[in-house]
Amino acid sequence: MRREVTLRDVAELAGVSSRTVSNVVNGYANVTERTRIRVQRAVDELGYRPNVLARNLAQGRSGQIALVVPYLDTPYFSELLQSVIRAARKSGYNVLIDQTDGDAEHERGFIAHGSRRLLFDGVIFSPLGLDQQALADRDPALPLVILGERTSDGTFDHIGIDDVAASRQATDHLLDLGRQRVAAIGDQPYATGEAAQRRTRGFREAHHARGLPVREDLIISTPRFNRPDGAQAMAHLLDREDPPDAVFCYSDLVALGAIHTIVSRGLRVPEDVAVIGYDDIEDGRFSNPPVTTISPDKEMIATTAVERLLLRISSATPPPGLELRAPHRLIVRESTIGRG
Amino acid sequence: MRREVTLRDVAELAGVSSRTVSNVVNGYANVTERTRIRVQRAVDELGYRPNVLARNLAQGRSGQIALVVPYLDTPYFSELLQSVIRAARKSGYNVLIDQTDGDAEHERGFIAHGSRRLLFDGVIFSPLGLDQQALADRDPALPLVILGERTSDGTFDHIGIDDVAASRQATDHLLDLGRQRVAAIGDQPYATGEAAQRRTRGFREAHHARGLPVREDLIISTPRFNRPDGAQAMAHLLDREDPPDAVFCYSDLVALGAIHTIVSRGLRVPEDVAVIGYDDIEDGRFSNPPVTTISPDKEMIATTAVERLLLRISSATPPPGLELRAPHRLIVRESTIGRG
DNA sequence: CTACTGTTTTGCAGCGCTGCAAAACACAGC
DNA sequence: GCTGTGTTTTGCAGCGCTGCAAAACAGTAG
Repeated sequence: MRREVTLRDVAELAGVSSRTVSNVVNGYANVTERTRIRVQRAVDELGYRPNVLARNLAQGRSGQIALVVPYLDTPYFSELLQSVIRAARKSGYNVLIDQTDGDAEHERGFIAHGSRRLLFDGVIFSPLGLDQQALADRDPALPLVILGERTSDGTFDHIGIDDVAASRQATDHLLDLGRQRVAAIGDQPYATGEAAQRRTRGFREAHHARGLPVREDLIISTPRFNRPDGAQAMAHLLDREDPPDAVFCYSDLVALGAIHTIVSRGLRVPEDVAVIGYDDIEDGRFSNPPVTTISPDKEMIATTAVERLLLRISSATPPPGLELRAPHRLIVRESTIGRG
Repeated sequence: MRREVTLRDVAELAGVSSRTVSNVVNGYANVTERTRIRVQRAVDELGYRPNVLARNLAQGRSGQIALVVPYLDTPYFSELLQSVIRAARKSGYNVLIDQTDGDAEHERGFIAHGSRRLLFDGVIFSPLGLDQQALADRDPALPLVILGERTSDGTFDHIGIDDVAASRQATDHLLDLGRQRVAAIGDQPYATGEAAQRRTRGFREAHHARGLPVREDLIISTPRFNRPDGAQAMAHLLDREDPPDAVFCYSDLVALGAIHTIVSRGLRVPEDVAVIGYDDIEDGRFSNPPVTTISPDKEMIATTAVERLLLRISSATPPPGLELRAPHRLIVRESTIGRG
């Protein structure tokens, strides 16, 4: 295996110091056109490509950011991942992926042990089982941006949509259609379920605003936001004497699972039960019927997250932790209004 | 920002040389129990964690492998990604993701410019637009494992299921059900469509084996294997005077798109048109109706790919390029046989 | 006590790059 | 020609680790 071309090799060929080659390669100012050209020619001739590792070691940074998500096969996260990678690449950063499987211990270790010594310069984190305590215990030197769940305590940035408002809007949509018994699937009434609880709050507010009672027995909690959980919860609801005629699902996957159950019992969506989801994943656009949903601006969430993280990384004194709101909108499809 | 603890700090505290600390940390042989314990204590006390970057620079490797896929939001790839990450982590490797968007130029650059100088030690590649030429032009020093599309020329490993056999099996299933006019969606009759063409071959073989004519006009090609393409192709087919009563789709996404179209025209699956997919993604299990599919053993594909790649990386002389077959099976669901 | 063998520990160079500060150069003004 | 100012180039140390080979040590045999 032949040795790779180094800065020094180029320097020798161009007849300058290796430091000058470095200056040219990195586009630093104060290099005369003449030397620049000479060096460039040498670079091209030898096919020099900088050794990223050495550069990073010398600079004390890794040029990589980590994206930590609970599940990669969840469309919402893979769509987000895609945008994060693009945004990071634009700034010359690579993205390392870590999947936690929602394991709280794993999540904790990740932010506590910090940057694993230069494997990454910062983390974009979408936690699931992380409580406030774990966040407080974290490595304070690690630049951190959090998506979704927890709100910022001022030492990191948090980006998400306004869950309460969005959920209220979703519920309003169902009530506007004249539905009488609106259920909710996805509540998580425990410490790590902040985001879910915000959705439940929106669900309640929508009822209160029109003076309607909230049927507490129609609020079903689920451990995860996936299809099987949605399917099971829906089965539960349909077994009631007085089954719902509409469901607000806390994710599109839950909605797809719910629809699966409804249809397999010979009922119709939306005639018998109207279904609304959350996340606007591609699956929901092509399912049968297509799913009405709350669509968060994922592209904006991703780019903002990367932007804030890079800012954090490059700042000498950490900037204040911001609480950022990404826009969302209601997308109405057949699962609530039928064949238009 | 305070300096991180280094090997030397530990060495000083333990009263040994830094090299000895390195030996302990890396579990090298020939360290007496006494020193091992002493060093370990110092490591724990200072909370030392090795600097991965420095280690890699010294060792001339990066400890990272790259996974290059066309699209990350395609469930098949995100499910695969998940398994690859797990397998790599088990061996202490990190995974860098790259999404090519199926852009041939991007794909070419990736394997031609090689390891981008130590950013990664090897690549698991699922190409889309890569022709044999590009493969030949690649950096020969870069350990490479290819998934799916192209067959091995002996300089890299290739892993995939037996597409011809699987496709034949899928088509057989439709014919066994007594379907008369079986269509195929997903052919790609051009240089970069090897995998698609193998599926078409299986489709043909199934017909030939029973002496049935292949209706060439029912073989529709699509640029991608996604929902929109499937939906559009199906619309095309249904516009025929003599529409098909069964479709073999070259991916589950295509199948889901096709079902979407069929249903939105008021037809029923499988009564009017039976649909079979390929890949066995989760969406297909919960769709309405659930999709019959060819299920490749993804876990095995991922672990084998990682295993072979790491072997390649650690070998002084490159091992011969293997052509590996992962098992697959037909999973029958409602989209072909209806409600049991 | 010396020589020899095998084990454990050490010292140093170097991976390829950049930060820093000094050196060299260029040019203007006196 | 000399001084001063600003620009361009250089040299060296060092990022934190490991490879290598030598040094120190231990144990055994003669």
